Amino acid sequence: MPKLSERKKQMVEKMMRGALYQAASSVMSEYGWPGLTMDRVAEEAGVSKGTVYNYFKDKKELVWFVITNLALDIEERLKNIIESHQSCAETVKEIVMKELQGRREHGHLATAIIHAFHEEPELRKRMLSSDHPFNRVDKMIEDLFARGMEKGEFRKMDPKAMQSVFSAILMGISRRWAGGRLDIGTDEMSDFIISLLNEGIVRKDN
Amino acid sequence: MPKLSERKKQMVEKMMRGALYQAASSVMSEYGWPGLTMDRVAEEAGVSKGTVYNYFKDKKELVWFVITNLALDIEERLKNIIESHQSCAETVKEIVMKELQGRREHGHLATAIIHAFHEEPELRKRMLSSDHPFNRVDKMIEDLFARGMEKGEFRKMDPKAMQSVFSAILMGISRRWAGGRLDIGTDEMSDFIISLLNEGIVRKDN
Amino acid sequence: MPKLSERKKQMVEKMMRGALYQAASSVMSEYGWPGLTMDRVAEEAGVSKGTVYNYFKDKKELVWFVITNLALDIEERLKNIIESHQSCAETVKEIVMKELQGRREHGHLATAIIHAFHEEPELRKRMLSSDHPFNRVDKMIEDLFARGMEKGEFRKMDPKAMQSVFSAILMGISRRWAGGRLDIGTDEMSDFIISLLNEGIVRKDN
Amino acid sequence: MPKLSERKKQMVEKMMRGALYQAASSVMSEYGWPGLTMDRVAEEAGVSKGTVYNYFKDKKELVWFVITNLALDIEERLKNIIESHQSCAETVKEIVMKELQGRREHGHLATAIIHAFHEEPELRKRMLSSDHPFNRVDKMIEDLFARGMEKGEFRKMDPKAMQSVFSAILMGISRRWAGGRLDIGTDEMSDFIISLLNEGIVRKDN
DNA sequence: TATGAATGAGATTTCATTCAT
DNA sequence: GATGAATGAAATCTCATTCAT
Repeated sequence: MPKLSERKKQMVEKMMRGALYQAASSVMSEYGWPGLTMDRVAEEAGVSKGTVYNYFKDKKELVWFVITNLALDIEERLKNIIESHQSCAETVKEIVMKELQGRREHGHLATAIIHAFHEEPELRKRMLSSDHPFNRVDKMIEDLFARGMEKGEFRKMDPKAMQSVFSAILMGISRRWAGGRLDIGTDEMSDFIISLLNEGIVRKDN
Repeated sequence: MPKLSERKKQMVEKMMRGALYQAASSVMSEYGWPGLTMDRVAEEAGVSKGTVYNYFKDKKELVWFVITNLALDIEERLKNIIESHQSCAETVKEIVMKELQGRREHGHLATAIIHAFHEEPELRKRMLSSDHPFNRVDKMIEDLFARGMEKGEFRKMDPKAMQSVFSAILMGISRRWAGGRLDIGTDEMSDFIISLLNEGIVRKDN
Repeated sequence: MPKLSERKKQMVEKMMRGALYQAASSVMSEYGWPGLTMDRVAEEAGVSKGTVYNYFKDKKELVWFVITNLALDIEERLKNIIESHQSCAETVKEIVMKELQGRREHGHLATAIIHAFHEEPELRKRMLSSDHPFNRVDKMIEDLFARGMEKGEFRKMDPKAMQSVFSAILMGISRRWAGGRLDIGTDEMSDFIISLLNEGIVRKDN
Repeated sequence: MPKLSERKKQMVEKMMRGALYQAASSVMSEYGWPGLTMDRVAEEAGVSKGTVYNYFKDKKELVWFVITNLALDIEERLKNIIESHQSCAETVKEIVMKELQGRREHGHLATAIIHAFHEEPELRKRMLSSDHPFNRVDKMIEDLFARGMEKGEFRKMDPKAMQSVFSAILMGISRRWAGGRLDIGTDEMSDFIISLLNEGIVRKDN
């Protein structure tokens, strides 16, 4: 029965790629993007360098997998937040709080990924394909704003522009924390961003 | 008259450093931060590798010079804008328009510099010193918001937080353009950001 | 049985380091200390440059290994000589003969090592640690003289001073041979040194 | 009258070479042999690098000049000592004291020169030519021992062998001092060497 | 003749990738 | 499939030497 062994093989493969994802993330967090060497990943994962190459054709493949997985994590978190709220305004509020919190904790990782992305033209090109998780994350946020407008919670505007600005804020603040250039607390910053968005994008009835 | 030759020498030195700055910027724009090799800079500038080392002690020095010069350019632009307006709100408006425009043109460079900054601990340390042009730029924006509050143009808030968010927006949008992930025009984006800020931070009298 | 493969690996490692030691010695003999480049060592050993770095972290490590091995060789020879004699005077005699012979054959190497030692502050520091083979060699000779004094074979003197002079003679003569500046035979030179140690140079009238 | 300007030119040349000798010695003392760069010599001498090349064809020429001059200094010192004594034994005694003293003070310089000499095969070859000051120094010492034998002050032996050993001792002890491996004082060491030469090390019972 | 900017060969070191076992 | 030793391209930096001014 070849199917069983086939399934088993696939499972092993999946687990191995997962383990290597963990290892690569960990190395990136600790050493940053330029410190992400195949040796370190292999050692962190407890396998040999050759093994890494058995599961990933080259370094780019590995990095791509890491980026994608990270985006999937974010996508998952977002989905949960979105599904558990009725009000779009409330949803945005919670995204700000949770994401700022989460990214502050993994600041270096996010930064490292940005580096990777900007560094490798090939990665950049692949990222532009519309069904990448990163793009889906962007789309989810865009849709959230669009929905808010339809429901009358937000005033009319270009949802794509709004999403870009929103993401820029989250990313920029995270990076400032990671770089030690900002000593405002997470809560204060959340409150501030939310108040900015509220009084800026919420329609005022009177 | 030794002064003449002395001045001449200094001019030559200045021109050479300027040329190397141009070359390094150009290489960074094209190849990104990790593609910034001394060989490429030398070739782009049309001199030999050794010559680069005659003007910059090592790679860090060169990168530092590039970063600083870029920041000086920005500082200069900002100062001009600030000095030519009475209203803080108007000033902010023009900063958004001009900076988005300017950074859009040098998008890759800005991104590359961010990488350099996050990558080299030594650069990071030097950058945190408060009188670096980059910090002065931040300070100028922070002061602008503070002044706006005093004058009653803006509502009360933490000017430091506001500056962080403002800079994050400009930087993030520039990066999206540079990465080809945003196809909204400069004018539209300016307008959107300004409207967001206006209705968000401007005090409403009634 | 993992031990087998482990042992095999260690053997391979040992052999490779041995081969690189041979190669480095050979290069040093031919080109002197500053001619000891990693490229030459790799080529002489018939491996690639990268391989050398797989076995020695950097050049200093390699040089250190070479120095230490040479010193171990000398230590071994000395120990054998010392153990096989009763009389200290006889021991000294044989050391002179054997060492002059041995060093004459590896003259350039010894010289090159002296250079390495004087040139690299780090090597110097490590060498001053008291349990390095080179220091043990010095100590063995010092002890030999001290023992000779206790037994009444030698007259009283500072054994450390005596060892320094003794080593200086052996080293200096080797260097002269290596430099082609001395055309006296090994046997004659041995005899002369021994007679000098025995009687001094001043004629005693009686 | 071309002769005058000719003489003047030669004087300038001589002074310049002398100044460069001083500069090179000074640099060698401070930085050791591998630190002897043309830049440092030029700066120490207060002239430009190009000027150094106007007086010395290349680095080897400069080093050769330095070595030769140093040997001339030693030759001068030796000649003075030899001429001012009747007894050969006394002369040897004073040479030991003076040379140990002098070399201890310029220990690093002597060491550096040894490096230079062993490093450059060409220098080595030129040094073997019999009328080099270094060889004349050796010859003077050899003659001193030969004369001592004729006069009956020293017992019969090969004067060349004796000179080799004598020089080896002086050089070896200097090097040990320079390397920080010997903490016996100059006077004690002089006394010890002289007593060794006088009587040897073996105890004579009678 | 003096200068010193420019040169480029050459040294050390890193690390992605291959391949024999 | 796993291993990890071997590889060599590529990067940074030094410094003897040349040559236009």
